[in-house]
Amino acid sequence: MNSTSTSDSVLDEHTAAHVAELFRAFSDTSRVRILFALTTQEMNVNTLAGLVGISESAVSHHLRSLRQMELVVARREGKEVFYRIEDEHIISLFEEGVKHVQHG
Amino acid sequence: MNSTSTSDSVLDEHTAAHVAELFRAFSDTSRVRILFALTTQEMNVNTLAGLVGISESAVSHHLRSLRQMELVVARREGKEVFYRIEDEHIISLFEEGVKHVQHG
DNA sequence: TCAATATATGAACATATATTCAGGTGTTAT
DNA sequence: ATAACACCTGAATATATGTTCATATATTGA
Repeated sequence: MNSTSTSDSVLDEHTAAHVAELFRAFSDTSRVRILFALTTQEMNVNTLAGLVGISESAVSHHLRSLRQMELVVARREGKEVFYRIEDEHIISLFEEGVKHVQHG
Repeated sequence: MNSTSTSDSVLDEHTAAHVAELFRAFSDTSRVRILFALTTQEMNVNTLAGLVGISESAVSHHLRSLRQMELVVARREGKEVFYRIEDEHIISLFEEGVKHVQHG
């Protein structure tokens, strides 16, 4: 018997697709900047647009997909909508990537 | 003075682009399956193609981009070329993503 | 040298994705 | 009710990306 059978090396396509989808959320420059901002504190759309330097519409599109993946949570306060990252595990996963680039 | 100034919330575009690029390497189903296989052991192109279920050409294209990002390292042994992931930090970053999907 | 095997590459194509634009929804104040 | 503000949405477009196909390169054995 081998200590490492080939089946141990295979990740089923369904799981792999979900893993890819998760990382894809972090695979765009604007989204990285949005998420980085949200790791520090809750923010509304207008502030994020200002910080990242893209239109509120573009930010809103990104936040929608992040919401659909349940990576961010929205909270309305009057006219404004504040977004935050709820899952600490997601925050640390994301921050690991940032750290690796900032070297490491 | 505020304990959290807005500039703390901004990741410069250049760094963000690199972070995005890193995560983009993990953002495709086939690449996820290739990388998962390589986290368990060194493998050649033909074996990877068999495990992942795509052509050797497609695998080779993926490996090229992973090589260019220095996420995998190639080692030739006769006709075959074996690939592996050298950076333990990359392995753990990737595995964190897999774990998150497999829940948690 | 020639054939066989393993991998790499470039071009082409089809699909996915980010952004913009125009307009729509929801909330507050007058 | 209306205006102003904050955000959302769908369509359109431009660009990026994954795979295939044909062909090229590299290594080995006959």
